[in-house]
Amino acid sequence: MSSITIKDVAKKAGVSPSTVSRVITNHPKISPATKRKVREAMEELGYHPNVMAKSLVSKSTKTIGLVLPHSAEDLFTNPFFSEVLRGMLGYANTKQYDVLMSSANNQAEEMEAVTRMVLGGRADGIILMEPRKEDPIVSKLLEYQFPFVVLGRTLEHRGILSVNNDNQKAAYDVTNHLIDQGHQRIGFTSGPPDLVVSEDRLKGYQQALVEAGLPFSTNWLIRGEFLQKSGFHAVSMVMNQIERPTAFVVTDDVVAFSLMRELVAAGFHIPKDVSIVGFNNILLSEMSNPPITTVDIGIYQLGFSTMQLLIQKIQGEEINQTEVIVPHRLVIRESSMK
Amino acid sequence: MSSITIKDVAKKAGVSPSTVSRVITNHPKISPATKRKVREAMEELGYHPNVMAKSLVSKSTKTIGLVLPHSAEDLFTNPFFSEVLRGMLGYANTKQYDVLMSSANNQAEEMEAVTRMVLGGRADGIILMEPRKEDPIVSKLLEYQFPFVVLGRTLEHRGILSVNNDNQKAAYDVTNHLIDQGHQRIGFTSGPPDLVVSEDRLKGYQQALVEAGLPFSTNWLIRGEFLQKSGFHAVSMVMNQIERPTAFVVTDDVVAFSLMRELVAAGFHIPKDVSIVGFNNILLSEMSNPPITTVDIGIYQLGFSTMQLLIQKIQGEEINQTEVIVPHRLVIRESSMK
DNA sequence: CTGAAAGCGCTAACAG
DNA sequence: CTGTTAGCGCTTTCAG
Repeated sequence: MSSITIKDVAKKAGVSPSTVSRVITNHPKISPATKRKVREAMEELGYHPNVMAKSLVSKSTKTIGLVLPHSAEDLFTNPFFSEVLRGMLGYANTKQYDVLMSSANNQAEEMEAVTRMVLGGRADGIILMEPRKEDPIVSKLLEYQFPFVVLGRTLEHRGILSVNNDNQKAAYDVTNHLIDQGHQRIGFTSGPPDLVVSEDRLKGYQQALVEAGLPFSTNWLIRGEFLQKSGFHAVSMVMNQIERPTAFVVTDDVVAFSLMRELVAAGFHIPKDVSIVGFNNILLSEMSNPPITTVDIGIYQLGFSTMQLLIQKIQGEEINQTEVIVPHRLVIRESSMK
Repeated sequence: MSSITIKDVAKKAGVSPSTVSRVITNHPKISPATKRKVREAMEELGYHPNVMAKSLVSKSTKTIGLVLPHSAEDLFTNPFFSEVLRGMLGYANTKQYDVLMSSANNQAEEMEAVTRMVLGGRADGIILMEPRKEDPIVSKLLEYQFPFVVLGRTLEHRGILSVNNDNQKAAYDVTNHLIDQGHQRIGFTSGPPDLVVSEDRLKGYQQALVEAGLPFSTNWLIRGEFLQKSGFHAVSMVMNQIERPTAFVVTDDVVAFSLMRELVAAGFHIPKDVSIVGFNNILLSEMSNPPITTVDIGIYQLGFSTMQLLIQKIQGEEINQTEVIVPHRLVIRESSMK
């Protein structure tokens, strides 16, 4: 790995190392003549600055750390992740930032990874995905006063930078869509209970029911994990009731798809017997049969905005909005149209 | 960002900086007593080594660069990517390596990203995904003698490290499965033409036909991109022939899913009228209706092995196999069972 | 406008 | 076993 340093260039160009450095950093007061000379020397020698050395002195790495939740397996199987990552990289690329990912197997490793990035000076800022309700990493980052943005929402800390959907409103909207279709008994399939997003969506759903004067029953709740594990069981428990739901709000398209399958297997027709609405608008929801009504939460935009907010923060730009809300949009398809 | 350096620790522990360094690197000849003292000092001060400084002198970054093809959009929409990434991170994590991703919008940026990682000393090794048939990046990396592993296969260079499936055999196997089912006219839906994998699978498919004495016709070929863009048109062109295929080998589950949809929309029943087999065994293929017969190519394993091979190479371990082949496995489902 | 010198935080001989 | 010294490659005062 060629180790052409700034010194080599200096020698070749007949100037001092500091002058070469000035050329690199585009220092204003440098004569065009030497600038050219140095540039030529760099070109000929195939010089490339050593990023580590530069970072060491400048304290800036041009790198964003991405902290994946330690139970990342779920995350990865969901197309949500790819798409949000694509959004992040999309923006980072425009600002010449790279993204450093480190995975962990448990909470301790996760914390260690963060510490390495922060105290180790490996990243200029950090993106936290899907923080838990009371995430120790958030506290730590605040303590260190390290730039970070949360993708999602945390509860306790006010004023931290975050990018999110209005999940409560989104759930409210989609539930109202079902109500508009004449449904009176609407079930709900939840996501992981320790995530704030799950709670927000549940609230929105309940709010819509309350406002419409419709009943809410825990008998119509299906826990997402339960459905994934033992679909048949989960579905039959809910659907064998006399007062069973005629529609479901499902907090994730992948889960909605599973639920639909189970319902069909149990002899229900979608949407004639049961309507389904999901969240995320992934490819699957569009391609499934019937196509699934869903809330498009702007996944790419979510990633893009998160990166943007973080880089703005790092570069000391003024931030007029600590909490960015990416708009959602109802995508109505067959699964909810009787 | 607390800047507790090795010096601070040294002072606190009443030793010299080098001794602290020795404790960190677990130098053998160090007395248990001072070791303990230093450890305590580190603990109390909350010391964490500066990764940049360490890298600068040790020439090792504990980072693997992941170069995404500049047309990464396709890649990201395919669950393949997440899963392979998960495999990579899975192994990297066990060896305390992080993964640095940089995206690019065009070939020039792509090359620049690589250069930055290599000459800039940002990574110890590089993983190349889906290299083109004659990828200039491969040449460059070879020129620099920089450790890298190709996920997939390149044509020209012999002896470079790579992890791959036996795609030809896989296509051969799955085609034979269709032949065993009695199909005489078997169509093929291809992937991006400039990827080696596409070519390999086409070859395997043709080989199976030839060996079985079955006809091969370009009239039964559908180009994947074409299908994605104008599905109806693509399908009707092939299916309006009198001698139309009764089965299709499709080089990707996502595409297989689309094809199936189009066929159904055109009035064909799967698998009664037309059988479908795909590649990758993603969630979609299992959940679709009917479930799609597919080749499980061990995506996670692909990512895992790639990372493993690269890290072995970097750490100077002996490599007994420059070309790792991850086994594939036929997963037979309804879409190919009349 | 440019050079010399100091130092970022760490490791690695070389002496003790 | 441990301290001293000299850099890794770069930026950045401080003098010219």
